[in-house]
Amino acid sequence: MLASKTFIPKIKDIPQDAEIISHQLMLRSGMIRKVASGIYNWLPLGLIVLKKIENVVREELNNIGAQEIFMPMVQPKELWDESNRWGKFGPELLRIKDRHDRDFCLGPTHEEVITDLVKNNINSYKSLPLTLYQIQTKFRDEIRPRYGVMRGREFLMKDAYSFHMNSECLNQTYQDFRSAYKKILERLELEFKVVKADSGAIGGDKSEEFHVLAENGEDVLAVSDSSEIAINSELLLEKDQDPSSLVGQEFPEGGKIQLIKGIEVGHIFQLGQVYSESMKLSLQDANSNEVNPYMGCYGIGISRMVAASIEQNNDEFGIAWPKGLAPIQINVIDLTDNLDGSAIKFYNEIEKSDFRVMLDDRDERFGKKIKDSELIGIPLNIIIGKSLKNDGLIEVSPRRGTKDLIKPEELNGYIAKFFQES
RNA sequence: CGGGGUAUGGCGCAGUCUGGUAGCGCACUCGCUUUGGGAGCGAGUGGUCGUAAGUUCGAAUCUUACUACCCCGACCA
Repeated sequence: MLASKTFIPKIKDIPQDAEIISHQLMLRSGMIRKVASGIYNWLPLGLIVLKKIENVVREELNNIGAQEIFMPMVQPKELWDESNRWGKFGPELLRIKDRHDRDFCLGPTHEEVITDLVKNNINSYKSLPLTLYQIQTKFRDEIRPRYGVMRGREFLMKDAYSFHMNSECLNQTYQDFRSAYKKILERLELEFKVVKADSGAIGGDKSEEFHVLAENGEDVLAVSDSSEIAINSELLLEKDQDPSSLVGQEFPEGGKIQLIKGIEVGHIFQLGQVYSESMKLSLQDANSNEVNPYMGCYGIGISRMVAASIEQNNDEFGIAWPKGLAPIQINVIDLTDNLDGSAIKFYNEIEKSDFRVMLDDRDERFGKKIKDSELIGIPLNIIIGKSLKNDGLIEVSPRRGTKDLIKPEELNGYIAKFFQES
């Protein structure tokens, strides 16, 4: 990609509307633009990151045998009547009418649609267990959208649903998801905690949340030095009790309670038979007994994860992406006015690799080019300028780390090594 | 929904108290000079001051209503 042609509108001043660092940086680096409260355009840079996360999630879910589908965003009221949630859901369920005055809603989640899908198309227990997922835009008319895409009304979510003939089988798949989620978060280089949680409005028995640790997190987690597991402080608190009152108390699994803040990016539930019962999904088992299948549901906030990653990876200069997640990995900064075509030559050479590379061919000075690069968080800058002209050397300048001068023929080796180290 | 705040060119702001017909920085366009850490000089483009009504000879400024957006709380990936 050429910097002069790519749509990356940057903002120098801190946008007045943005409170937290990830929101500010996503606006400033040209990743997103607001359309309405909690509703955003994703521009090229933001979209690349979104897609990268999406693909990591997709790979790990495919690895545990989940199959990808795509369900509609607009859902008919009838399905929500079956599960009795049309009345239960509050105003965050955005209701709309079609031209025939029939009721629909914008899907905030898809238990109804998928249960209906499975009910109509699975006829035998021999087809279970079955796990389906989608990566799709959700709409929840949040009481108060905030922090940019961290809590948008429209957001990208991976939601998966599993169906089983018994709770043991459900538990097995639940554990598969649990480890898949850990792998996903590790691959995305996020520092996180698995957290015991309240299963909330979606309903069901057992649930755990995955929290990315960040100062600006909206959730307060109780942790202990002697346990891997954290607990959402909500679970430990009486009504109107302040979380800080928990500090120093006994942690349920030993040790003393400490508090940290987290951003909930994933949630896995064992729903049990709630939806299969209400929506009358049933199959005969091997003994000809009618059984309402056990269900699990598993969400990951893809768009929220973009913001969460930035919360963990930024400094005074801008975003400092992990090498794998950076929308642009290598930036070739041309300071030669392209007099000899050398920058384009290096750029073309790198472009043959799997790394996403940009050539900053704009008619700008070094200062602006490097500041922009630092703002959008490109891990590696390759500077073609006076060192090449004078000494035949090119400068490699990592976003974090020390600069170096290398010979042109060493470049490919340097890049390979640079991106191997984590 | 309760509490707090904001709305003036693309962005950040001043002007509002004390009414007199809109300004600054950045960005953008053109020219010349610059050229390794957000360049300098000069010349320009761009705003019916969130919307509507009212007061007044005259409203960005005063009054009323409305709308949008942000922050704190309850909801959630």
